[in-house]
Amino acid sequence: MEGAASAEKRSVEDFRVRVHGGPHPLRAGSEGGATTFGRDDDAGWAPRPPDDANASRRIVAHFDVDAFYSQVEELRDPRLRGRPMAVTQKFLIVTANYAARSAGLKKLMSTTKAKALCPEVALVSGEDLTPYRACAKKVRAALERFGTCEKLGLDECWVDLTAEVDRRIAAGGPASDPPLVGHRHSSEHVVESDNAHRPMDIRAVDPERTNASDGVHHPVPPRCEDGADPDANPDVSDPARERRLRVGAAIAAEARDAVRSATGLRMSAGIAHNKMLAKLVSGLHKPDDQTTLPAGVAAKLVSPLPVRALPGVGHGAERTLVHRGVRTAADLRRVTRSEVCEWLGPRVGRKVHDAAWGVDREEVAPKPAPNFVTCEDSFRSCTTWSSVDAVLAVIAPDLLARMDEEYEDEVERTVGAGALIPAGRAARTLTVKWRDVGPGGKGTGWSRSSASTTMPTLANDRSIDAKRRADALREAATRVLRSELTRGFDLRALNVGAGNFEPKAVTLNKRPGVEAGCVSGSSGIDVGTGRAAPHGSAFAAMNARRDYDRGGGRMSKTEERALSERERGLGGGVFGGGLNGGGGGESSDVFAEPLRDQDEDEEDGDSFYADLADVQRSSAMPSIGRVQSLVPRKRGAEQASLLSFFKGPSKR
DNA sequence: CTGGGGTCCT
DNA sequence: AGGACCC
Repeated sequence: MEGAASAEKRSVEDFRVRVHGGPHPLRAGSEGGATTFGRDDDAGWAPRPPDDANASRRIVAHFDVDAFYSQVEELRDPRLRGRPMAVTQKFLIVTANYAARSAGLKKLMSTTKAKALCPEVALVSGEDLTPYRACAKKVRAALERFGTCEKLGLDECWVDLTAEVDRRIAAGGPASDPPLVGHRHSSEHVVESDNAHRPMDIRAVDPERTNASDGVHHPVPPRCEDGADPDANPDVSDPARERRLRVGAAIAAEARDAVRSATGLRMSAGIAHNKMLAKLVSGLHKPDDQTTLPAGVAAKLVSPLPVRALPGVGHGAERTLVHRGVRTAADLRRVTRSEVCEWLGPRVGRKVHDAAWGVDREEVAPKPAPNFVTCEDSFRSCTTWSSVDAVLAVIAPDLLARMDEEYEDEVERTVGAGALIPAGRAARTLTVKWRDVGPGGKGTGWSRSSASTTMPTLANDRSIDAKRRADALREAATRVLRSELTRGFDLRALNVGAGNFEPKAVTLNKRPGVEAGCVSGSSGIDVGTGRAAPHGSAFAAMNARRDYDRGGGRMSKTEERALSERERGLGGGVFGGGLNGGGGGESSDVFAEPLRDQDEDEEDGDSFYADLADVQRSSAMPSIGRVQSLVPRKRGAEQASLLSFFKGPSKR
C-alpha cells in the first residue's frame, strides 16, 4: 500500500484528468493513477450468497445532491458560481465545488492546504446548517412524490420506486417500456476511488476508454461468481427485471428534474434492486447524472471493493477485518458468515456479509422525527468558567432555534396527517457533551464526555421571552458542567442537545374522512390539561406515536425496553410545558432582533432565494470562532468580540 | 489547523 | 455514558 503522502501529492493532477476527460490513468496497480479496484475478483472459491427472496421486484433509487453545501452557497451568492469555492467549518473544507475539486481540493482537507493548492479559492463558512436544512427539506418534498423516501444526512435520500414502476408497467404505453436513461453499469466497467482515505467514494471507469488504445473495444468474458448460476452471463439478465430497472431509471430522471426545478440543485442517482446497491452506484457518474445497476452485475461490482467501501464497515470493523487478512469484499465471501459475525458482532456481521454479495434486505423506511437535536461549537481553547458561559451564550439560543424548528416540523407532520391538534415536541432531557484535553493540555484526546439532566421547563416554553428560555438552558448546562469538570479543564468543543421528547399529543379527533395513517383507536392525552386521558396511558401515547412514525409494525427488543423504561419514568403521564401551544407558536419573537442588518443583495424575484434569505435572517447566530473567509461576511459586533476572545494563543 | 450534525447498539 | 457508524 502506498503512503498517504504520495497519494495526496498526485491527487491534484489526477482529478483534473478525470474531470475534464483527459487521458485516463493506468489501470490497477498504476503508479500515477487513483486507487483502482481491479478486475481480479475471480480468484478462489465462492460459497453461496445469502438468500434474498425479494431481490428482483423492488426498485430502489438513491439520490445524492452533488457537493450539497457548495451548491447551496452558490445559489445564495451567485458571485461564487463558476469560481473555485469551498465550504468550511472551522479549519476544514467540508465540501468543495467542482472547480475547486479540479484544483485538488477534497472533503475534510484543512483550509491551509486548500489555500496552498488553490490560492484563489473562495471559502465560505458553513458552520450554521440552517440554510442547508431548509434546502434539504425542499429536496425531499420534491422526491416524495415518486415514492417512499428515506433520508440519510441532509443531502442523500433513498426512494422506493417499486410502486410507481408497477403503476407505469400496468398502465402500458411507452412509459411502461422506456429506453434506458443515464448510464448502465456493466461487468466491463472498472471502478475506482480517487481518495485513498475514502475508498467508498467510487466512480466508474469508462470501459471504452480503458480499452481504446487501438480504438477497438475488447470485451473481457464476464464470469458470474455469485453462485446462483455459474454459466449465466451477468450482462444478460432477466428481461423483465431489466425492464423494471429501465422504468425506474426514467422515474429517477424525472425526480432529478423535479428537484432541479424546485430548488435549482443538481443531483446524482443510482437505480438498483436494493438500497445498498443503489447507493453504491449513485456516485459512479457524478455529477448530475445517474447510473443503473443490472441485477447480474452486482456481484462483479462489489467483489473488488475494499471492505471499507461496504456500508457498515467503518474504521473499527476495517481494522478488525484487515487484521485477519480480509481486505476486499471478495475476501469476505471466502470466510463464513458465522466467522464474520464472531469478529464484528452478529448484527454488523450479518449486514457486512450480505453486503459482500450485494444483498441488502433493508426496506426504504422513512425516518421518524429526530430523537435529538444538538448544537455545537469548537474552539482552540477554553479554560475558564467565564469562557464556558460565553460559549453557552452562543450555543443555547442556537439550540432553542433548533427545538423550535423541530416543533414547526412536527406541526407540519401532524397537521398534514389530519391531526387537529399540533403535536407537542417538548424535550425532557438536556445533554451536554464536551471534548476536554485536560488542565495541562493532556487528556482524553479526541473522545468526548457527556452528561445529562432534566430539561428546564422554561426552555420548552415558547410563550415566554427567548432570553429567559436561553438563560434557563444555560444555567442547567452550566450546572452539569460544574459537577463534571471538578478539576481544571481545557475544552476544545462544547455541545448542548435536547432530546428524549415527550410523547406527542395524540389527536382526540381527526378530520372527517382523513385517514392519513395517523393514530388509530388509541386514546390519548387531554389537550386541556396535558395529562393522560382517563383510559389512556403513556404507553398508549407512545404506541400511537410509534405507529404513526413508522406506519405500524413490530417493535424491536430495544424499542420495547426503551418504551417500558419511559413508561415507568412517566409516572402518571404528566406532560409539562410543551402543550401550551396557544399563542406561543410565533417563533418570530425569538428572532425579533435581526442578527445581521446588512442588505443581503436580494436575488431578483426568485422565490427560492427569497426563502433562503428568510432563513438567513431568522437563523441562529453563527458560531463563534469563525474562520475569516475570502468572501467576507460581516460579523455582528457581539460575535466579533467573542472571536477575539477565543483567538488566544494556541496550545500547540 | 480534526465539522457539526445525526443514528443505533452495548 | 460511550462507542461505532453514517453524512
